[in-house]
Amino acid sequence: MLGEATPTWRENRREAAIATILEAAWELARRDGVAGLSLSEVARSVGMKPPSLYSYFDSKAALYDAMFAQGYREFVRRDTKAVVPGATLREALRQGTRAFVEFAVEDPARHQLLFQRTVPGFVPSEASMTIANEAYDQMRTQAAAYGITDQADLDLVTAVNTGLADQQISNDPGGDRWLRLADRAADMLAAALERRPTRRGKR
Amino acid sequence: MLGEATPTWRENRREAAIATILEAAWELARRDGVAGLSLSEVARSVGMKPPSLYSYFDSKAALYDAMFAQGYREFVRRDTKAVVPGATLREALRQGTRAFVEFAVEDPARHQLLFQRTVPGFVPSEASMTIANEAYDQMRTQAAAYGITDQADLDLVTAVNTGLADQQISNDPGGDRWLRLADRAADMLAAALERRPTRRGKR
DNA sequence: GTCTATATCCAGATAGAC
DNA sequence: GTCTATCTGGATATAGAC
Repeated sequence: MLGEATPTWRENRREAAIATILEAAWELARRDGVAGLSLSEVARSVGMKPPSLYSYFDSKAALYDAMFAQGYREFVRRDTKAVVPGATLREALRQGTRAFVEFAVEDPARHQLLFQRTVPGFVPSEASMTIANEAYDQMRTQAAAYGITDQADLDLVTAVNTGLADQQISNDPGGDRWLRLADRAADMLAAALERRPTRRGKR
Repeated sequence: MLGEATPTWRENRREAAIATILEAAWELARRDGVAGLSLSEVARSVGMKPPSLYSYFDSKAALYDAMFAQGYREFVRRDTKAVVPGATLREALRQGTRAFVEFAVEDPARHQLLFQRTVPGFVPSEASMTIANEAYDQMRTQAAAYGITDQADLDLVTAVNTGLADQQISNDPGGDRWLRLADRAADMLAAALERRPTRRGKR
């Protein structure tokens, strides 16, 4: 009874090991680029021999997938708190845009894995895509609270957000050249969205 | 006299071979991802043995660099014709934005190599960066013709353009979900830039 | 779960004959 | 410029002992 509901000591150990491995994988991804990640090096960096990793991840793809899922869980967690309750549309957009760009700047490798399709053979599993979709649904729900329901409106917002993030990471790594445009970009979006008041029926 | 000014037969052959190799490299990059490109496979796909490639490119980095330079030359060529003379700011932004996203959609691998920093070890040479800067200068000159000279204004434009392109490539490859937002995004930019009339002195 | 040993494969790159 | 042969080094992954 007790061993089933609460995690056993052994399960805890295992989770801790997985967390350690993932942390090491992120560190190497940040150093060498996501696409340059090597299973063997991850293993060595946590003091394991490469074959031992296979007790935790069945393949390199599985490791990528775990990183993807972990990244999106963190993103959801963060995004939940990004927009303070009672904010106007303009404020909400400012907060959301800034949060998104900051999340990207904080870990460009993560941004690359989650939001760009750049790792050669990697396709997220269905389970991981469920988490990613959760993140998107969350944003859609937030937008709906402001009467923003058109797909095109949402797409415009995501385009501006990723544009700021990508430019910041690609062309001014470590700086804030695009990050500091976040508020202005958000205001621009707000103006564009307010010009199109709430309409229903047009998906 | 004649052999120096005009390319010799031998030089022409060499240029043709290089062009063939580059074309093969692009094709494989489109298939496997830019980061997944293999020198050996490029060689084999043009009917050469891998070592023979080294008569044309000193290293894998050199091949990437040649692709990068070629891509930017094509971009400059294209961008020159994107905006028709006499266009208003709004029209110019529409044309420029659309051209940029179409260029990206046309060859996502190229977009990735030129505009995202995603290939593990690759850093463009100075010579190639000169070409890339030429592309940027060209855009800046075009913008200046409309009184747009603030760095922040230009950065806002590039952010929106790359945002549309990146989202299109990453989340709707082969479709037009973001491409069709180009005009609206451009109008949004135009409104934002017109709200800030020409000012001098603020870099 | 961890190891050693190994299988398999491929990469980028160089030496040197033709 | 092209080839064969080779160096060197790394990767992912599996088998099987402990």
